[in-house]
Amino acid sequence: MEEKAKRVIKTRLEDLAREANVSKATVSLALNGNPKVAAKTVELITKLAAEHNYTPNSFARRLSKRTSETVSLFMMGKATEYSGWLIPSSWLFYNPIFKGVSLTLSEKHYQFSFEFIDLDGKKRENNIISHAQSSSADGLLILIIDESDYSFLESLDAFLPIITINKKLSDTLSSFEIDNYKGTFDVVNYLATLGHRKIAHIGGPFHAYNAVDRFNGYVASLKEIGVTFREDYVVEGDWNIESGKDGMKTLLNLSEPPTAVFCANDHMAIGAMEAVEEAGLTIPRDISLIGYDDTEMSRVVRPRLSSVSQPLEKLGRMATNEVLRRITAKSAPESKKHVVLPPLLVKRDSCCEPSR
Amino acid sequence: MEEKAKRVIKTRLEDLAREANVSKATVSLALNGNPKVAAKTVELITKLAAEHNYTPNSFARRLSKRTSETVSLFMMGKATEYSGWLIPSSWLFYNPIFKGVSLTLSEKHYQFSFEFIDLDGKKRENNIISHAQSSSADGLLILIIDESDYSFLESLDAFLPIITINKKLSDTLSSFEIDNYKGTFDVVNYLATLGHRKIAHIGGPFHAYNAVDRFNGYVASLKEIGVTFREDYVVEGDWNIESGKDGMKTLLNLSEPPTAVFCANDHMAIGAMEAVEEAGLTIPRDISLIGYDDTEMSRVVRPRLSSVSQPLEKLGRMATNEVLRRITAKSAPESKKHVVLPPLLVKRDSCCEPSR
DNA sequence: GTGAAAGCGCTAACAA
DNA sequence: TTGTTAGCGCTTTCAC
Repeated sequence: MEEKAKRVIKTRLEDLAREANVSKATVSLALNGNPKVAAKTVELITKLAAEHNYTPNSFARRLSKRTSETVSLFMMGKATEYSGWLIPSSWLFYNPIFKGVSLTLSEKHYQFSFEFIDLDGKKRENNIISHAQSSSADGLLILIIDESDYSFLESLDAFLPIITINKKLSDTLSSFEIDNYKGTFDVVNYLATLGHRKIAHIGGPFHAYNAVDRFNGYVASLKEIGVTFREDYVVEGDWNIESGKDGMKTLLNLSEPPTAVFCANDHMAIGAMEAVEEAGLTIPRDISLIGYDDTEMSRVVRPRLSSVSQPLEKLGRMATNEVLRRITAKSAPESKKHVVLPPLLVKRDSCCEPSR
Repeated sequence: MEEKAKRVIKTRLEDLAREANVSKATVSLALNGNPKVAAKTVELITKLAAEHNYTPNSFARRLSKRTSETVSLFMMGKATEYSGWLIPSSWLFYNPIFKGVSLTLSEKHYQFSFEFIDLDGKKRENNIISHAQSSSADGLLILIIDESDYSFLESLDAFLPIITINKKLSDTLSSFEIDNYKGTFDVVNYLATLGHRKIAHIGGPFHAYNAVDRFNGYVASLKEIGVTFREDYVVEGDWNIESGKDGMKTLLNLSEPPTAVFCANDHMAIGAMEAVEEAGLTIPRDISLIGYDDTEMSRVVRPRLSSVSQPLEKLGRMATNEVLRRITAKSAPESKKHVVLPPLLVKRDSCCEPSR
């Protein structure tokens, strides 16, 4: 049992036990706050533990407790878009969610594991299940970004707490999302209040849930303010700057171009700004422009871009607290939670009354 | 041994062994590619493993092998600046490093653990050591961002492979960095070539290593091009937009304002742009401006910001490969690596000849 | 209140 | 080539 100079020497439970003249069991119980241990013993042991800078071997603890103290956040997408810690910048949208999840988890001493599920792989179902297994998470957070069939999650939920973020899948799976309808209505209505009637939309890719949700919101809002929907006022982008630029070019080439355009995210709005600029027009005088997500970039471009801010960090925190609650609860509660948070329109300098 | 409906049922090594009619040991060896196992047995076992979607319990494996298959990336800073996955946006600089590290690690099936060390805590040394212990990493990547005393790392390196990123600490600790001198020389020289002699500098906080390195580079380059250094042409920022704005205001109020200013990062350059704009001046006509880091923002502002691009992802990959090499090597090699990568000046629209 | 002992799932000598 | 056995460091009944 001689310790050679292998690795950094770590004090183990056993070492503390020997020094305190008690058994390993007692040390373990003491450190885990079991009330049956004598106050004096607890005191001695905590003192020793502090002195030796003791931290339990987490692998041993997890193996023994058969929990991983980990919750996984799943996100779907094309494998090519994902690169370890980094997602494409047009997805910056997600960062605050990560932040909320990760902070909440670390406060509760849980691990955060981020899993990327390849959309292209046909067997997303197996993918999720096997990832869930191998990461051996105690709970799952699933970021829903498309319109696929996720019904298999419901049976899984019986064994492993599952929460969906961004979309409510069914009554039986708890969900946390932000109100895309309110967000889009607020922008369309704001534009209408300024006097715009020719309001176009550069949307995200139509396989993306947020994109169709915002598009639907746009259509519904138009109706609400009494403007008839025109198909040529809608173009589909892919969330990236370049696609916004292309979309705006298309719109500008119309015989009757719009006086305002609502983009489904800031990146596309910024691309749109470039197109307007290149066409020799001015924002907002010739075209009013509005984005979505309220990213840092919207404050940095000129004119400053109006946008819709979403309480994403809060969304992440709330969803995480809910999985944690489910994990520690003995059994799955009957009542599932469905939370919808409101976004907020942020007015900057990219909109004004129409000049035509 | 009945399995109640607790958690998702996972196949274990033992299950495979029973089915294959061999011992656990054989299964383990087969799955780990030990050449001594008969080809037929290997085939059978791999087939079974695939059928059962077997993945080893990583906690058990790590406990047994006494490795964590984890490498930690340490970064220092004020605790208030850090929030789980997110670092302040002015630190976006680091993202590509993370990307390189994280990608390389996941290719090699290693875990990535990111540790934030509080600069304010006086005992950074204990901090690093205890973090290293509790995360039980097999190797350490340390991002050096300040000028403190890190000599204690050298003794640690005997037990745990350590690589520093961003700065060479000593001959005995392998390091990977990007040439700040070349980067700054390229910008100063470019400005001089355009005809500028009044070249100011908005630097990062002077406790930050990159900031002083770039400042020194600025001073040295000035000398090289035969321009005398003026103290009033240097202002200290804190990497953030606002500080760049303040810095530029100070510069603009000088009796003899500069015709060009070199900012130590893009964020401050963008703040500087705002100040110029508010002063009713135009970039680059009245003031040439240049940033550092070549972030996405530099392409989005108007005029497009010239900047210095750094091969940070490559830096991260190279450093990671080196720790991995050290981890798998039996003993610490005598020869330490010291790599210095060159940055690249990216010319956009924010610089021209001086008008005065 | 405390200790003994079994066990979590896997790896690795050493035998066979 | 394969099996036996003994841990890895911790938690957790169950006796005492």
